[in-house]
Amino acid sequence: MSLLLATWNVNSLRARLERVLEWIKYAEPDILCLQETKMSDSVFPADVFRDAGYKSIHHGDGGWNGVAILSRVGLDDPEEGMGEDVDEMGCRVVSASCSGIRVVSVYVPNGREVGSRFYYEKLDWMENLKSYIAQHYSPTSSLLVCGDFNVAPDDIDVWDTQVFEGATHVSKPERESLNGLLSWGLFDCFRLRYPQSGLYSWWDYRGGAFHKHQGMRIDLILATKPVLSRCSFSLMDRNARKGEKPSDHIPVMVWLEDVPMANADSES
DNA sequence: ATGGTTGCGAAGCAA
Repeated sequence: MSLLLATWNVNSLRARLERVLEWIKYAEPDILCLQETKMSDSVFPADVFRDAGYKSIHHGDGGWNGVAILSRVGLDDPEEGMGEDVDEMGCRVVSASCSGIRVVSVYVPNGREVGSRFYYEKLDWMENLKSYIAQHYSPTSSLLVCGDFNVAPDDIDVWDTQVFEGATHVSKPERESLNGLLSWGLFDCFRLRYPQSGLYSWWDYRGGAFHKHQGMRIDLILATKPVLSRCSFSLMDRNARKGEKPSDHIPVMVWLEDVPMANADSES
């Protein structure tokens, strides 16, 4: 039995609940990380997800963020935030152990404009995430850090680099911060299987950006080597961006086999 | 043409 994990910024779970339930029904993920639920814990529809077969942990205060993990393969040792001494800037991190894998669902701050207070807070936040991961986990453990990173790792993750000249999501410091996380021992599961450009996880609602293929790949599933070696397939589900009331992000998915793949050593 | 879209919440801000 392989495991299917997905991560999805739903841009308000209240507005998106029907789409999320529909997606769960046809995609049948074993583990689903959510970001931007925009709700407080008290109204999180844990009972609805329970009826669909999922345990859940939600971390939200009703503000603009809010993160969750759903799992039908166990959900143990939940933890909210990055420890008491770290300012989360809302509710942006939640973790749990699912079927032997530690899963961290993250929503990195947007940063707004390069040079703004929010931009520097974003960079600080990313450094805090790196410290949190490094202090709590090992590159040799089974760990997945997934969510909306609000950083396009490379130029091929952006539809037009000219348009984003001097903008957030592509600036050198943001990319270097993300690279710090990778060099600690995390791997971008999707990118390692698809080297081509034009594959995005987010499109602006405005101006028909989705249909013009004007997007960015900012939603990532990062895995330590032991998990990466089990990854047989990865996908970003463009169908989720179509139809009535879509989120501006789509789910990113990985399939994990029970045992390492035969060619795991060739991955890096 | 200094715009556009969505969500939240009831005007304007954040993404």
